[in-house]
Amino acid sequence: MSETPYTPVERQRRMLEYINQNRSVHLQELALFFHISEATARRDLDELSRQGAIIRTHGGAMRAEKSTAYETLYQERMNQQQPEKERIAIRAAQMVKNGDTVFIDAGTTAFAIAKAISHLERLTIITNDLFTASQLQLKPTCTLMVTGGMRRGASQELVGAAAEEFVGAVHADIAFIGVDGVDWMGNVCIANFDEMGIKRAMLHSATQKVIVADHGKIGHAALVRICYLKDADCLITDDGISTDSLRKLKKVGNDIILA
Amino acid sequence: MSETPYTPVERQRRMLEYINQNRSVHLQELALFFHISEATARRDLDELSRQGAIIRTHGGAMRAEKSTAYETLYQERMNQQQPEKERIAIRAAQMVKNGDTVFIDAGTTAFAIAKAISHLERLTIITNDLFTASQLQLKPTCTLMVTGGMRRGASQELVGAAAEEFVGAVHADIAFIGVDGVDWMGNVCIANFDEMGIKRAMLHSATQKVIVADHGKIGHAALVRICYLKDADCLITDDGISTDSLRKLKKVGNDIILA
DNA sequence: CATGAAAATGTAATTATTTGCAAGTTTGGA
DNA sequence: TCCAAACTTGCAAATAATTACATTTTCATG
Repeated sequence: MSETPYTPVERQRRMLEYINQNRSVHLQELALFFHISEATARRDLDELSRQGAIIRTHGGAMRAEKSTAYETLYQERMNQQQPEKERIAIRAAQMVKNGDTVFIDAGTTAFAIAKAISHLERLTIITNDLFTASQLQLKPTCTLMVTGGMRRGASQELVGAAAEEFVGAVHADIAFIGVDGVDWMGNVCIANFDEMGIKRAMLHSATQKVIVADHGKIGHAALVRICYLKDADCLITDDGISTDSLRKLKKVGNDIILA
Repeated sequence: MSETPYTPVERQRRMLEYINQNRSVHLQELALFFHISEATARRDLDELSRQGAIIRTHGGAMRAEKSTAYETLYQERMNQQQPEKERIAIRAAQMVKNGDTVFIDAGTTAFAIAKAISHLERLTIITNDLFTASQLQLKPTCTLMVTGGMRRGASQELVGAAAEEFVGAVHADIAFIGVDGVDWMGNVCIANFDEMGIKRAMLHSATQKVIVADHGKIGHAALVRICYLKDADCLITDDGISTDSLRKLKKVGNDIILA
């Protein structure tokens, strides 16, 4: 065949479109369509399923079920405004496996991550975000815990001593912390003093510490430093960042991941 | 046949659509339509029936009546019994004054009370209800605290040791506790075991203990007793209750208020 | 430009699931 | 009450998934 072979990721992307257009697919149908072996088709479907993009069935796969109307609205709005957040979330979700305990902090990026891991089994998700706490749909084998604390103004996040104490009393495999700025000195900053304690507490009580920030946040300091970039295991941002910026970040941080 | 056979899951989905379009189906009809044996058709119907999507009959299946099957949404439930709940809430709100600390437990009645006191100043409201926590609008001088804890299934309420510990660590001037039943022996009951701890903790940590229940709940016991009516300072119900019932309640309780 | 490590792919053996068939049993209407 | 149709159960064949492993491709680096 003289057809241009796709890269695995590109092929999976097209596969997802194919599945979303039709309602479901057969494994053989995919193998034939993309000129790959059934083994590879299975691996692709498994990967898409792991990302929660489709639902794997015996003999093929089906389109993923749509979320509730409210959630879809929220998510569409988020996608329109910040498509890179979605990419960051999908990349972040790949770091979580079945059975993990996960800290999800407050904010839209954090909710996107929570959505992206919601297809996993036996998760324990701990959040201080009331929107995530009330809207997230999880598998029956999962547990969702809320930190408690004081609602900050009219926002949807919980802060204060009670929240910090809760987080200090538990331990998570991984923490995802959204921030407002990461400067070239490696200062990881947020714009609000109230949130400092809870974010620090989550970082402290997690084995793996992950900072998430879209490229617009890179290179700017903000009001409060919650940690140094070296203190976190990795930073996930999007590929809107320049090569130069990336080089500078690598000097002050550990693993820098572009989604 | 050159037709591509469906995957089992996809076939079941189409089968469900087929059954929903027609009112009912015969087994042979399905076997013929989907080119499968009657044994497989039976297995598919059994699976759909197990999911509650259809109702199995001798020789086939029929559409499921999904009126009661689906869980009613929070907002929809909010509208049920609205007038009574509204009156109870307004009466309950009269017991709260500026600067009070108030326990609001989970449920629609409790949310109605929260709304009814939201015009007051310098309140501290403590709730284990995620809907109240995220939706309630308060004056800037007020504080809203969330207990934290585990989200019970897909409900909007927090339960468990963490929630109870939080409540045990603070003290409120008044607690409003919604219940599922108050019988003639003075047993104040709820229908769910999980909520027992948090409701008891709120009662324990409050100076004034108020039980709220619309007249439909009066005279019935439920699964768990959280306290005796004598333990509470007052019970607020609506005037749908009979004179006889009121007399019986007064024997086993303290102040009985009709809203 | 060579080269070695990591990733991707295909193949084959093994295991698990699905399917159809046929035995005996139950059901529901005449 | 009787009997044909529908159901249940056990089982073997067909189909798909999983696992292990060999081969190829990709890509950063000396």
